[in-house]
Amino acid sequence: MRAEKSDTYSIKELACEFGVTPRTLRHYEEQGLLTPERQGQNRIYHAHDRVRLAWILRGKRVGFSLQEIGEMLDLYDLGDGRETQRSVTVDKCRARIRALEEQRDDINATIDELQDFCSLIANLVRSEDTDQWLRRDTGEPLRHYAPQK
Amino acid sequence: MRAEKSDTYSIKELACEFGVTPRTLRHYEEQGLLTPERQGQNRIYHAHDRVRLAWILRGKRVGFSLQEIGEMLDLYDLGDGRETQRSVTVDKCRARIRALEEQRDDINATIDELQDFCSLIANLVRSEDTDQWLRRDTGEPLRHYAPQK
DNA sequence: ACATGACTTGACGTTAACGTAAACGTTAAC
DNA sequence: GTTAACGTTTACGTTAACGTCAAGTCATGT
Repeated sequence: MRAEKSDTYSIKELACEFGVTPRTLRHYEEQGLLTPERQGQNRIYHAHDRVRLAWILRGKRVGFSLQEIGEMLDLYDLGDGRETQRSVTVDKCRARIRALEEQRDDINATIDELQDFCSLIANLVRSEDTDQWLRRDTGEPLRHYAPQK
Repeated sequence: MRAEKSDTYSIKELACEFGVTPRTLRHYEEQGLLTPERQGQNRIYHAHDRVRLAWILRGKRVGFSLQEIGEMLDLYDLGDGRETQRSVTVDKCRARIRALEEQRDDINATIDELQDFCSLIANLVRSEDTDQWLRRDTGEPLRHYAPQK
Protein backbone atom coordinates (compact mmCIF):
# COMPACT_ATOMS: atom_id res chain seq x y z
CA MET A 1 0.00 0.00 0.00
CA ARG A 2 1.31 3.42 -0.94
CA ALA A 3 1.81 6.19 1.60
CA GLU A 4 -0.25 8.72 -0.36
CA LYS A 5 -3.93 8.97 0.35
CA SER A 6 -4.63 12.70 0.00
CA ASP A 7 -8.41 12.69 0.10
CA THR A 8 -9.40 10.25 -2.54
CA TYR A 9 -11.59 7.19 -2.20
CA SER A 10 -11.89 3.88 -3.90
CA ILE A 11 -15.34 2.94 -5.08
CA LYS A 12 -15.89 0.66 -2.13
CA GLU A 13 -14.69 3.18 0.42
CA LEU A 14 -17.03 5.83 -0.81
CA ALA A 15 -19.91 3.40 -1.16
CA CYS A 16 -19.44 2.06 2.36
CA GLU A 17 -19.22 5.51 3.84
CA PHE A 18 -22.63 6.36 2.43
CA GLY A 19 -24.19 2.99 3.00
CA VAL A 20 -24.65 2.08 -0.63
CA THR A 21 -23.05 -0.50 -2.91
CA PRO A 22 -20.36 0.00 -5.54
CA ARG A 23 -22.95 -0.97 -8.10
CA THR A 24 -24.97 2.05 -7.07
CA LEU A 25 -22.04 4.39 -7.69
CA ARG A 26 -21.46 2.85 -11.10
CA HIS A 27 -25.10 3.26 -11.84
CA TYR A 28 -25.00 6.94 -10.94
CA GLU A 29 -22.03 7.26 -13.23
CA GLU A 30 -23.91 5.60 -16.08
CA GLN A 31 -26.64 8.16 -15.52
CA GLY A 32 -24.11 10.96 -15.71
CA LEU A 33 -24.48 12.00 -12.10
CA LEU A 34 -20.90 11.20 -11.18
CA THR A 35 -17.74 11.37 -13.27
CA PRO A 36 -14.90 10.13 -11.10
CA GLU A 37 -11.30 10.37 -12.23
CA ARG A 38 -9.72 7.23 -13.64
CA GLN A 39 -6.34 5.82 -12.83
CA GLY A 40 -5.92 3.33 -15.56
CA GLN A 41 -9.12 1.42 -15.33
CA ASN A 42 -10.02 2.15 -11.73
CA ARG A 43 -12.25 4.90 -10.45
CA ILE A 44 -10.86 7.48 -8.07
CA TYR A 45 -13.33 9.62 -6.17
CA HIS A 46 -12.43 13.02 -4.76
CA ALA A 47 -14.07 15.35 -2.26
CA HIS A 48 -15.90 16.89 -5.19
CA ASP A 49 -17.57 13.57 -5.94
CA ARG A 50 -18.36 13.06 -2.29
CA VAL A 51 -20.31 16.29 -2.20
CA ARG A 52 -22.27 15.37 -5.29
CA LEU A 53 -23.02 11.93 -3.91
CA ALA A 54 -24.35 13.45 -0.71
CA TRP A 55 -26.60 15.64 -2.82
CA ILE A 56 -27.80 12.72 -4.86
CA LEU A 57 -28.67 10.64 -1.84
CA ARG A 58 -30.47 13.45 -0.11
CA GLY A 59 -32.35 14.10 -3.32
CA LYS A 60 -33.39 10.48 -3.30
CA ARG A 61 -34.52 10.66 0.31
CA VAL A 62 -36.80 13.54 -0.50
CA GLY A 63 -38.29 11.63 -3.39
CA PHE A 64 -36.59 12.87 -6.54
CA SER A 65 -35.78 10.56 -9.41
CA LEU A 66 -32.20 10.25 -10.57
CA GLN A 67 -33.13 12.20 -13.65
CA GLU A 68 -34.52 15.09 -11.64
CA ILE A 69 -31.45 15.04 -9.44
CA GLY A 70 -29.30 15.14 -12.54
CA GLU A 71 -31.15 18.22 -13.72
CA MET A 72 -30.68 19.88 -10.37
CA LEU A 73 -26.98 19.13 -10.43
CA ASP A 74 -26.88 20.57 -13.93
CA LEU A 75 -28.32 23.75 -12.53
CA TYR A 76 -25.21 24.15 -10.45
CA ASP A 77 -22.94 23.55 -13.38
CA LEU A 78 -24.84 26.04 -15.51
CA GLY A 79 -24.88 28.70 -12.82
CA ASP A 80 -22.32 30.86 -14.55
CA GLY A 81 -23.44 30.47 -18.12
CA ARG A 82 -24.96 33.15 -20.33
CA GLU A 83 -27.54 35.60 -19.10
CA THR A 84 -30.48 33.76 -20.64
CA GLN A 85 -29.29 30.40 -19.37
CA ARG A 86 -28.92 31.86 -15.93
CA SER A 87 -32.45 33.17 -15.80
CA VAL A 88 -33.76 29.79 -16.91
CA THR A 89 -31.67 28.20 -14.24
CA VAL A 90 -33.01 30.52 -11.59
CA ASP A 91 -36.56 29.82 -12.71
CA LYS A 92 -36.12 26.10 -12.55
CA CYS A 93 -34.45 26.43 -9.22
CA ARG A 94 -37.38 28.39 -7.80
CA ALA A 95 -39.84 25.90 -9.22
CA ARG A 96 -37.97 23.14 -7.42
CA ILE A 97 -38.10 25.12 -4.21
CA ARG A 98 -41.85 25.54 -4.52
CA ALA A 99 -42.29 21.82 -5.15
CA LEU A 100 -40.25 21.05 -2.08
CA GLU A 101 -42.28 23.47 0.01
CA GLU A 102 -45.47 21.78 -1.07
CA GLN A 103 -44.01 18.44 -0.19
CA ARG A 104 -43.02 19.76 3.19
CA ASP A 105 -46.60 20.89 3.74
CA ASP A 106 -47.78 17.40 2.86
CA ILE A 107 -45.36 15.96 5.36
CA ASN A 108 -46.48 18.31 8.07
CA ALA A 109 -50.09 17.44 7.43
CA THR A 110 -49.29 13.76 7.62
CA ILE A 111 -47.35 14.23 10.82
CA ASP A 112 -50.26 16.12 12.34
CA GLU A 113 -52.72 13.39 11.48
CA LEU A 114 -50.45 10.67 12.76
CA GLN A 115 -49.91 12.58 15.97
CA ASP A 116 -53.61 13.10 16.50
CA PHE A 117 -54.30 9.47 15.86
CA CYS A 118 -51.40 8.41 18.00
CA SER A 119 -52.44 10.38 21.05
CA LEU A 120 -56.02 9.33 20.50
CA ILE A 121 -55.40 5.62 20.72
CA ALA A 122 -52.81 6.13 23.42
CA ASN A 123 -55.66 7.46 25.52
CA LEU A 124 -58.24 4.80 24.75
CA VAL A 125 -59.97 2.85 27.48
CA ARG A 126 -62.75 0.26 27.40
CA SER A 127 -66.09 0.98 29.04
CA GLU A 128 -67.43 -1.93 31.07
CA ASP A 129 -70.97 -0.66 30.65
CA THR A 130 -71.20 -0.37 26.93
CA ASP A 131 -68.41 -2.75 26.01
CA GLN A 132 -67.02 -0.07 23.71
CA TRP A 133 -63.77 1.82 23.44
CA LEU A 134 -63.91 5.31 24.85
CA ARG A 135 -61.54 8.23 24.92
CA ARG A 136 -59.85 8.43 28.27
CA ASP A 137 -60.00 12.21 28.30
CA THR A 138 -63.54 12.99 27.19
CA GLY A 139 -65.20 9.63 27.60
CA GLU A 140 -66.65 9.89 24.11
CA PRO A 141 -67.23 6.64 22.30
CA LEU A 142 -65.29 6.06 19.09
CA ARG A 143 -66.96 6.24 15.78
CA HIS A 144 -64.40 7.19 13.26
CA TYR A 145 -61.96 4.35 13.69
CA ALA A 146 -64.21 1.62 15.05
CA PRO A 147 -64.60 -1.42 12.79
CA GLN A 148 -68.19 -1.47 11.57
CA LYS A 149 -69.56 -4.47 13.47
CA MET B 1 -79.94 7.13 -15.09
CA ARG B 2 -81.47 6.92 -11.66
CA ALA B 3 -82.26 10.01 -9.57
CA GLU B 4 -80.30 8.80 -6.52
CA LYS B 5 -76.71 9.87 -6.13
CA SER B 6 -76.28 10.22 -2.34
CA ASP B 7 -72.51 10.58 -2.10
CA THR B 8 -71.18 7.66 -4.00
CA TYR B 9 -68.80 7.65 -6.94
CA SER B 10 -68.15 5.46 -9.91
CA ILE B 11 -64.57 4.42 -10.42
CA LYS B 12 -64.05 6.98 -13.12
CA GLU B 13 -65.59 9.82 -11.14
CA LEU B 14 -63.36 9.19 -8.16
CA ALA B 15 -60.32 8.69 -10.32
CA CYS B 16 -60.89 11.91 -12.24
CA GLU B 17 -61.45 13.87 -9.09
CA PHE B 18 -58.03 12.89 -7.82
CA GLY B 19 -56.27 13.04 -11.12
CA VAL B 20 -55.51 9.35 -11.40
CA THR B 21 -56.77 6.59 -13.68
CA PRO B 22 -59.33 3.89 -12.93
CA ARG B 23 -56.53 1.41 -13.33
CA THR B 24 -54.79 3.02 -10.39
CA LEU B 25 -57.83 2.57 -8.16
CA ARG B 26 -58.11 -1.09 -9.16
CA HIS B 27 -54.44 -1.49 -8.44
CA TYR B 28 -54.86 -0.03 -4.97
CA GLU B 29 -57.71 -2.43 -4.45
CA GLU B 30 -55.55 -5.37 -5.51
CA GLN B 31 -53.04 -4.23 -2.91
CA GLY B 32 -55.74 -4.16 -0.28
CA LEU B 33 -55.69 -0.40 0.19
CA LEU B 34 -59.25 0.12 -0.96
CA THR B 35 -62.29 -2.13 -0.65
CA PRO B 36 -65.18 -0.40 -2.40
CA GLU B 37 -68.69 -1.73 -2.20
CA ARG B 38 -69.97 -3.72 -5.14
CA GLN B 39 -73.28 -3.39 -6.88
CA GLY B 40 -73.33 -6.49 -8.96
CA GLN B 41 -70.06 -6.31 -10.76
CA ASN B 42 -69.43 -2.60 -10.47
CA ARG B 43 -67.48 -0.78 -7.82
CA ILE B 44 -69.18 1.88 -5.74
CA TYR B 45 -66.99 4.27 -3.79
CA HIS B 46 -68.22 6.11 -0.71
CA ALA B 47 -66.89 9.06 1.28
CA HIS B 48 -65.01 6.55 3.37
CA ASP B 49 -63.05 5.40 0.32
CA ARG B 50 -62.47 8.99 -0.72
CA VAL B 51 -60.77 9.71 2.57
CA ARG B 52 -58.56 6.67 2.29
CA LEU B 53 -57.65 7.54 -1.28
CA ALA B 54 -56.63 11.04 -0.22
CA TRP B 55 -54.42 9.45 2.43
CA ILE B 56 -52.89 7.08 -0.06
CA LEU B 57 -52.05 9.80 -2.54
CA ARG B 58 -50.57 12.05 0.08
CA GLY B 59 -48.55 9.13 1.35
CA LYS B 60 -47.25 8.66 -2.17
CA ARG B 61 -46.37 12.32 -2.49
CA VAL B 62 -44.24 12.14 0.61
CA GLY B 63 -42.46 9.10 -0.72
CA PHE B 64 -44.04 6.06 0.91
CA SER B 65 -44.51 2.82 -0.97
CA LEU B 66 -47.98 1.35 -1.31
CA GLN B 67 -47.00 -1.31 1.17
CA GLU B 68 -45.96 1.22 3.77
CA ILE B 69 -49.13 3.17 3.18
CA GLY B 70 -51.10 -0.02 3.65
CA GLU B 71 -49.42 -0.58 6.98
CA MET B 72 -50.20 2.95 8.04
CA LEU B 73 -53.84 2.52 7.10
CA ASP B 74 -53.83 -0.71 9.06
CA LEU B 75 -52.71 1.26 12.07
CA TYR B 76 -55.96 3.16 11.93
CA ASP B 77 -58.00 0.01 11.69
CA LEU B 78 -56.16 -1.56 14.59
CA GLY B 79 -56.48 1.49 16.78
CA ASP B 80 -59.11 -0.04 19.04
CA GLY B 81 -57.74 -3.54 19.34
CA ARG B 82 -56.28 -5.17 22.44
CA GLU B 83 -53.93 -3.37 24.78
CA THR B 84 -50.79 -4.98 23.39
CA GLN B 85 -51.83 -4.37 19.81
CA ARG B 86 -52.49 -0.78 20.64
CA SER B 87 -49.07 -0.19 22.13
CA VAL B 88 -47.48 -1.73 19.07
CA THR B 89 -49.59 0.52 16.93
CA VAL B 90 -48.56 3.59 18.88
CA ASP B 91 -44.91 2.61 18.57
CA LYS B 92 -45.09 2.17 14.85
CA CYS B 93 -46.97 5.38 14.57
CA ARG B 94 -44.29 7.28 16.44
CA ALA B 95 -41.57 5.67 14.35
CA ARG B 96 -43.33 6.90 11.24
CA ILE B 97 -43.53 10.37 12.68
CA ARG B 98 -39.82 10.39 13.38
CA ALA B 99 -39.07 9.23 9.84
CA LEU B 100 -41.24 11.99 8.47
CA GLU B 101 -39.52 14.56 10.64
CA GLU B 102 -36.14 13.46 9.34
CA GLN B 103 -37.42 13.71 5.83
CA ARG B 104 -38.69 17.19 6.54
CA ASP B 105 -35.23 18.15 7.75
CA ASP B 106 -33.77 16.83 4.52
CA ILE B 107 -36.23 18.90 2.57
CA ASN B 108 -35.44 22.02 4.52
CA ALA B 109 -31.73 21.52 3.98
CA THR B 110 -32.31 21.07 0.27
CA ILE B 111 -34.46 24.17 0.11
CA ASP B 112 -31.78 26.15 1.91
CA GLU B 113 -29.11 25.07 -0.51
CA LEU B 114 -31.25 25.74 -3.52
CA GLN B 115 -32.10 29.19 -2.19
CA ASP B 116 -28.48 30.04 -1.54
CA PHE B 117 -27.52 28.89 -4.98
CA CYS B 118 -30.46 30.65 -6.53
CA SER B 119 -29.74 34.02 -5.01
CA LEU B 120 -26.08 33.57 -5.75
CA ILE B 121 -26.46 33.16 -9.49
CA ALA B 122 -29.22 35.73 -9.57
CA ASN B 123 -26.58 38.22 -8.42
CA LEU B 124 -23.80 37.22 -10.77
CA VAL B 125 -22.09 39.72 -13.03
CA ARG B 126 -19.19 39.39 -15.44
CA SER B 127 -15.98 41.26 -14.81
CA GLU B 128 -14.57 42.89 -17.92
CA ASP B 129 -11.08 42.86 -16.46
CA THR B 130 -10.70 39.26 -15.56
CA ASP B 131 -13.33 37.86 -17.90
CA GLN B 132 -14.74 35.94 -14.96
CA TRP B 133 -18.07 35.78 -13.21
CA LEU B 134 -18.20 37.72 -9.97
CA ARG B 135 -20.73 38.13 -7.22
CA ARG B 136 -22.58 41.35 -7.65
CA ASP B 137 -22.66 41.96 -3.91
CA THR B 138 -19.12 41.20 -2.80
CA GLY B 139 -17.29 41.19 -6.10
CA GLU B 140 -15.70 37.89 -5.22
CA PRO B 141 -14.85 35.62 -8.13
CA LEU B 142 -16.56 32.25 -8.26
CA ARG B 143 -14.70 29.13 -7.49
CA HIS B 144 -17.15 26.60 -6.32
CA TYR B 145 -19.43 26.43 -9.30
CA ALA B 146 -17.10 27.49 -12.07
CA PRO B 147 -16.44 24.84 -14.73
CA GLN B 148 -12.80 23.84 -14.42
CA LYS B 149 -11.47 25.27 -17.69
C1' DA C 1 -82.53 -5.22 -32.32
C1' DC C 2 -78.48 -3.22 -31.87
C1' DA C 3 -75.03 0.04 -31.13
C1' DT C 4 -72.90 2.96 -27.50
C1' DG C 5 -70.51 3.75 -23.47
C1' DA C 6 -69.00 2.57 -18.87
C1' DC C 7 -67.68 -1.05 -16.39
C1' DT C 8 -65.43 -5.68 -15.60
C1' DT C 9 -61.41 -9.23 -15.42
C1' DG C 10 -57.22 -11.13 -17.10
C1' DA C 11 -52.70 -10.76 -18.72
C1' DC C 12 -48.69 -8.96 -20.65
C1' DG C 13 -45.64 -4.53 -21.23
C1' DT C 14 -42.88 -0.69 -19.25
C1' DT C 15 -39.80 2.20 -16.48
C1' DA C 16 -36.64 3.18 -12.70
C1' DA C 17 -33.11 1.84 -9.79
C1' DC C 18 -30.60 -0.96 -8.89
C1' DG C 19 -29.25 -6.59 -7.75
C1' DT C 20 -26.75 -10.36 -9.24
C1' DA C 21 -23.89 -13.28 -11.77
C1' DA C 22 -20.25 -14.27 -15.17
C1' DA C 23 -15.75 -13.65 -16.83
C1' DC C 24 -11.79 -11.20 -16.55
C1' DG C 25 -7.48 -8.13 -15.05
C1' DT C 26 -4.40 -6.19 -10.84
C1' DT C 27 -1.92 -6.13 -6.82
C1' DA C 28 -0.58 -7.97 -2.05
C1' DA C 29 0.10 -11.62 1.02
C1' DC C 30 1.60 -16.07 2.11
C1' DG D 1 2.79 -19.39 -7.72
C1' DT D 2 -1.47 -19.18 -6.17
C1' DT D 3 -5.03 -17.61 -3.30
C1' DA D 4 -7.55 -13.52 -1.78
C1' DA D 5 -9.30 -9.10 -2.13
C1' DC D 6 -10.30 -5.61 -4.89
C1' DG D 7 -11.39 -3.70 -9.24
C1' DT D 8 -13.42 -3.85 -14.20
C1' DT D 9 -17.25 -4.56 -18.08
C1' DT D 10 -21.30 -6.88 -19.90
C1' DA D 11 -25.60 -8.44 -19.43
C1' DC D 12 -29.61 -10.38 -17.71
C1' DG D 13 -32.91 -10.43 -13.41
C1' DT D 14 -36.09 -8.10 -10.09
C1' DT D 15 -39.51 -5.13 -7.86
C1' DA D 16 -42.95 -1.49 -7.70
C1' DA D 17 -46.55 0.91 -9.70
C1' DC D 18 -48.92 1.20 -12.78
C1' DG D 19 -49.94 1.37 -18.56
C1' DT D 20 -52.03 -0.92 -22.16
C1' DC D 21 -54.27 -3.99 -24.59
C1' DA D 22 -58.07 -7.80 -25.36
C1' DA D 23 -62.30 -9.71 -24.58
C1' DG D 24 -66.43 -9.93 -22.18
C1' DT D 25 -70.67 -7.91 -19.33
C1' DC D 26 -74.43 -4.82 -18.68
C1' DA D 27 -77.71 -0.91 -18.79
C1' DT D 28 -79.27 2.72 -22.07
C1' DG D 29 -80.78 5.26 -26.04
C1' DT D 30 -82.73 5.06 -30.66
